[in-house]
Amino acid sequence: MSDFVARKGHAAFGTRLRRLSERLDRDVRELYRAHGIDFEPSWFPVFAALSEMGAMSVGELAAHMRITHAAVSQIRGRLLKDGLVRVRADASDHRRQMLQLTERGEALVERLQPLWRAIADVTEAMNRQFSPKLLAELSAFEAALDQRSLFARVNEIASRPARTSARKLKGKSNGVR
Amino acid sequence: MSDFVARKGHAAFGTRLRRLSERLDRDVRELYRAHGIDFEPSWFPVFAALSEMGAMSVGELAAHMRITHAAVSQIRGRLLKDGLVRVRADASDHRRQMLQLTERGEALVERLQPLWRAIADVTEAMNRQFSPKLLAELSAFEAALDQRSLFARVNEIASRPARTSARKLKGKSNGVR
DNA sequence: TCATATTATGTAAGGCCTTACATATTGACG
DNA sequence: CGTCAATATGTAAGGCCTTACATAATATGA
Repeated sequence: MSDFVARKGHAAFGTRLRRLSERLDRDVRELYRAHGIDFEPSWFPVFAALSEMGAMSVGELAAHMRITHAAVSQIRGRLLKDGLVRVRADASDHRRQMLQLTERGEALVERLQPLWRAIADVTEAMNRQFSPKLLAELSAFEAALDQRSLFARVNEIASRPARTSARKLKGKSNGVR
Repeated sequence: MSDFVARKGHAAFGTRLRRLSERLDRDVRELYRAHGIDFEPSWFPVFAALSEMGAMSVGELAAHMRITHAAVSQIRGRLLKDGLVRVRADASDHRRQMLQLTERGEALVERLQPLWRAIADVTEAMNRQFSPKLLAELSAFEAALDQRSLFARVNEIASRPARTSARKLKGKSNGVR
């Protein structure tokens, strides 16, 4: 059975990226489980950021990770429930709460460290051997989208132009996210 | 605000891929909307396959797309509800139903064709200019994982070996998916 | 200092998948 | 030919995000 998505090439580029990212997430989750560690792949950037950069608000985490505050807020809820992070009131702004790892959270980081290192080492070795430019080109592609979104680029050449307000188009063409 | 995930490099490779795939899906969904077409990004491979290769069962679609039958089954439910595909009994195997595009489904493909072409053209142009090896290296990376999974590779070097049954490890190391 | 815009967050709903489980057929073979 | 493993699918639950909406607190400016 040939790989239809791969055969579609550039037309299914996004589908392709999603498929690989989910495959990696799956194996990483399986690694945590195999090592008896209760941890989800999506928590990694949160733990790494809090561990390396100290206490931070939901919004700051979202900005560092380049995902929405909603996603971070959901992870926060789960980590609070599990007692892995704790909130500290921000005296200067009562809308925010600084998140920081608890003792248990810090201990978990220590336990995860070797596994994270192993995953990074394997990924680096694989990329070096099979796809030496992948990571750099991923950055280049993202940077290009920062300059001009896919939406804007496609609309420029699509036969039937979008019927969207100028305001919306403008935001789409160079939003900073 | 620097990009923490990008800075993490190989350690956050999967997160990086997911982020880009969702960004692309988002813009593509927005393009459909802007062109007044009620269509979801995940339907693309299904429509393309049924349109190019004719009627197919849920399992066959899943195999071609390299995702689980569960995912295809969910898309099927939605497309049936929307009257975009129809089922035809498979006389030789009553467990299966062949899926095929309805008139409306075919008409939708015709309407989508130019947009799909534009998206593919833009993606190809961007890749040519900013990331000429990306697609090929993505294939190479996937092929490497087919030979030996990330799970197996990491377990080989991880300090505390996984406490998993041999049967499971074997499946993980070279499952064909 | 008060009304208003902006900012920080939480949360519901839904898109995109997966795993796990349940059911209905088929197919293999003793 | 009846029993049992294998196969094809549907579906619930849940992980990973997003958009849209609601609320509370802060910043702004007349």
